[in-house]
Amino acid sequence: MPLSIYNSYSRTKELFKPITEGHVGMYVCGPTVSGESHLGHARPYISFDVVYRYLSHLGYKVRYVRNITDAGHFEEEGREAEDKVSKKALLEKLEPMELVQKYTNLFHWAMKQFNCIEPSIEPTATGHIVEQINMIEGIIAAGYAYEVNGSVYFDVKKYAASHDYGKLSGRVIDDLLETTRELDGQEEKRDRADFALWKAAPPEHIMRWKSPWGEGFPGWHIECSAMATKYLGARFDIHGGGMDLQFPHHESEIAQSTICNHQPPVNYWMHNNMITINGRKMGKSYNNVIKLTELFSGNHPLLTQAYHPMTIRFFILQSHYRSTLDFSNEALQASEKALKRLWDSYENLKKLDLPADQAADDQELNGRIEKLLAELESFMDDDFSTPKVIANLFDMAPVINSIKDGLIPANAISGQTLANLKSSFTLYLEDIFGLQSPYQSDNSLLQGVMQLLIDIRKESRAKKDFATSDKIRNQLSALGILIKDEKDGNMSWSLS
RNA sequence: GGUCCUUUGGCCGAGUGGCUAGGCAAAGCUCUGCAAAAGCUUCUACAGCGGUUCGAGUCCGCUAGGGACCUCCA
Repeated sequence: MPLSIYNSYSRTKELFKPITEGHVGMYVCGPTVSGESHLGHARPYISFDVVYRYLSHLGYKVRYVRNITDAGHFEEEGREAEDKVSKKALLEKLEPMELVQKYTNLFHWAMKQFNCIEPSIEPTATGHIVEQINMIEGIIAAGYAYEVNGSVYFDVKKYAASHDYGKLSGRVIDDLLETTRELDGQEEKRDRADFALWKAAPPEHIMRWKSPWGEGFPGWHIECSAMATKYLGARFDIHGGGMDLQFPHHESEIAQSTICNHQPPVNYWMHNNMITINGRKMGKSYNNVIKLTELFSGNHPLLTQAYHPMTIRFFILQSHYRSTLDFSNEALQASEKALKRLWDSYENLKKLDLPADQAADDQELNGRIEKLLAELESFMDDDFSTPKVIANLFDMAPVINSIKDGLIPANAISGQTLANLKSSFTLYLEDIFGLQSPYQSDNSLLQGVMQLLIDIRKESRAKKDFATSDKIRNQLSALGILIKDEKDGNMSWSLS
């Protein structure tokens, strides 16, 4: 079954066909490392991590490029031009690159917590100043940019005359141009819709580079165009990012790259929707962000507890990437429990065993399982419908648990089906969804201690000394360690 | 103001016009020394109004609520 992807550019699902057979070039807008990442930022990186993993599973060799924006951006016209990064650096009395390094490290740490695979290339904006300058020169040479007082702007009106500016973001160019006339005459830009490719740096600006137009720094949009072109070519397969980047960022990227490279840069535009909180987008300007470090530690007024990175990953995958997802403690707690139940079932599954040539005793059940398994790939092929995959896995969990508890005889399903179950659960949970055990990592010392306590408890129960057995269980429970009595007289434990 | 999206059971959240999404919570039962876990069962919703259709949560229109983008923003 072929993969189809919802293309923001055409606003329809399209069959995915890579430019180069067997290969996929994917660019995803990365973080601006002038501050800590929050929950909202986690969504694209987790969503596209799954896209990356799934494309790889399909056999594609994927080059995944995700940038680090470490140059900061100037504020919009009408206000003093200032570099976000250097401004904060001054306040914190840090070297700009020191600050950038700190938040880059923190970002990488968070990605590791989420078990996101590192991109193939993670280019930085500051490391590609030359490429950006070259690209700007190309745009000027083509006649689509102009220089004013050491700054360079893209001529949107001229571009729009012969190109479809606004198509990606559903913008009407005339509306964009119309607002121009309301502006005061002090603008350097010819038109309000124009955007900066290069900004002259005021004297106090710390980050600055020499350019043909004087000392300055690159505009925001040009870095992605320059780096994507360098590593993925003039035209590549997939460009991803948050919906809020559609305009002006991605729209501008299309314009710049199209002029410079004489063709539209991207075949499939993918945009993830926002994470909301009380129905509102989580964002700095709304003052409602929960940083990832706060989420992991529970240290935030809106949080009633800490959340495991895998809980958050699962929470995000339980909804479709193009839907808004509302944060709440209740929703996250529901995800936490759900993930644990599914993971427990997966652990149970791994312990089941049947001869490979075992025939199925219950054809109906066996057929149902096979059908649920077969659907998994078609769900993913349908624009990465992770919630449906999860729903099917949950449909199989009771069967697995019942076999494990002996409520359903193991040979109800065939050896082949059991093997398929095992490989599918591993494939989807671990390889494609990138999930890991939601329990705290066990260490061997604790393992040994727990085995001792379990042995003692088993002995006391054998002697009907329930006072002792209950004491062990209750005291451990108070410490956050749960002991479960299994049907066969064994005990298992987990950290709550 | 412009453009666009959205409104699903107690909560979260899938839904390609025709059959039970799924999860969490709740209730009952089974299992169990007790508990937890697990299993089984129950809870059948689609903002309102009108229209298209043999048939609509799913298409169209209107009304109401919510939101996003238009400025940095995942």
